[in-house]
Amino acid sequence: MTKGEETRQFIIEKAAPIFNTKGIAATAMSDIMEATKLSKGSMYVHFENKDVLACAAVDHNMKVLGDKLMLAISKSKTAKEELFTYIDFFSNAVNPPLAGGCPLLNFGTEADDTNPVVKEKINKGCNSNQQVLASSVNKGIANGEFNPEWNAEEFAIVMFAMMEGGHLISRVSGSNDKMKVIIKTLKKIIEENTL
Amino acid sequence: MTKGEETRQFIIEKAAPIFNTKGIAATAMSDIMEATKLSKGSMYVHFENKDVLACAAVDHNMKVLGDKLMLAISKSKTAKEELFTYIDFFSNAVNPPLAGGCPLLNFGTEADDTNPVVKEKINKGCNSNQQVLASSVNKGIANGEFNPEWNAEEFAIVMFAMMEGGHLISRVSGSNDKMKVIIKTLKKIIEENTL
DNA sequence: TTATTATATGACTGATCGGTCATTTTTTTA
DNA sequence: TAAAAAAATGACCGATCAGTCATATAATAA
Repeated sequence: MTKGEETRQFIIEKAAPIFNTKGIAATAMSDIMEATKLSKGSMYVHFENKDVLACAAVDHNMKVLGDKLMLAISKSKTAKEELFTYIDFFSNAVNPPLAGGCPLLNFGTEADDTNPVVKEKINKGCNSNQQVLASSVNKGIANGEFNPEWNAEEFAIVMFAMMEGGHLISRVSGSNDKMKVIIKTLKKIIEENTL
Repeated sequence: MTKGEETRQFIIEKAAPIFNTKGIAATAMSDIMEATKLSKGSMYVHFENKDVLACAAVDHNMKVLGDKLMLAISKSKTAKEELFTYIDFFSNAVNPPLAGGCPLLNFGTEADDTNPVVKEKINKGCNSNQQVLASSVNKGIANGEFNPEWNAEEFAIVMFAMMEGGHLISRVSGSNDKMKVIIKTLKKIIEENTL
C-alpha cells in the first residue's frame, strides 16, 4: 500500500462515521478535515469532490458492518443460530454496532429522492442482507432443521423490514424496549418453523 | 384568519413537501422562497429562523398524513377493516400519500443523532401510529371480532415496524413488490386472529 | 544520491448559506 | 377615512460552503 492509498483509506475511515451520523448533506469537508487533521488540499488529492468521498464512506460503512455481521454469523453452528445471531447483532439500536446506526436506514432515507447513486448502493445492501437471511433459512430447510414449507425469501423480506423498522423506533425513542418485542416475535416465528 | 396567519400557513404548506423530500439540512430558505414566490424578509416575519420553519413543516407533514389516514380508517366498519385500511393506505411507497414518503422515516433518521426536538416529535408520531393500531385490535377483541389472546400492543409494534421497513425497501428499490409480501404477511396474521 | 513523481499545504475564489434591517406597501383599527 | 400596526421587500452582512492552485515537502525510482 503506497502512502497515498494509506491516506485515502485513513480519510475514509474517519469520514464514514461522520457521514453516517450527520448525513451526507449536513457533513462538510471541514468536518472531515478536523477529524483527520489534514489540510483541504490533501482531501482533494485523494477525492475528486465531496460526492466521491461520500460514496466511499457509504461503501465503507456497509462493508464494515457487513464484515462484522458475517464474522458473527460464521461462528454459528446451525441455521437457527445464524438467524438468532443476526437478530442479536442488531438488537441494541441505541448503542449500535456502527456509530450513527444502520447505514441502510440513514443513507436510504436521505438518498431515495435525491441521490440515485447512493440509493442503488443501499438497495443492493438491503438485498444482500435479505440474501443472507434467506440462505440461512434455505440451509436450515436443506439440513432438516426447518419446516420445508417455510418460504425463505418472504421471511427474509419480513424479518429485514421488522429489524429496520424496529431500529427506527428504538433510535427515536432512545430505548431498546420495543426492539425487544420485535426480537421476541421473530425468534418465536423461527422456533415455530424449527423441527 | 388574519393575513399574517394566512401567509404563515401558506409558507408551511409549500415548505412541508420540500423538507420531506430533500431533508432539513439540504433544504435552503431560498428553496422555500422560490416555492412560495415570497421575499426572504417575508419568510422571517413569520418564522424566527429556519429551525422553527423546519419544525412547523415536520408537524404539518405528520398532521396532513395523520388526518388522511384517520379519515380513511374512520370509514371502516369493522376492526379488521380498520387494520386493512391502514395497510392499504401505506401500500404504495413508490407513490406515497405524502410527497417524499413517510415523514417518520425521513425525519426520524435525519434527526435521531442531531435534532432532539424533531426526534421527540417523530417519537410521538410513531407512538401515535402504534396507538391507532393497538386500539383497532383492542376494539376488535372487545366486540368479538378478534382472538382475545391477541396482544394488541405487541402486534402494533411489529406491524408498524414492518410497514416502515417495507417502506424503506420499496423506496430504495423503486418497486412495491416487497411491500406486497409484507402486506400479505400482515393480512394473514390478522386473518389468523379473526374469529 | 539524484531526478522524478506523488503528496501535503493553506491562502484564495466565487457561490451560497442563514439571517438582518431600513424602507415601502398593505392591512387593520379607530 | 385617517392613523397605527402588520406584512412585504430586497439590498446587504458575515460565515461557511465546495473546490482550486501555486508552492513546499516527502516518497519513490533511477
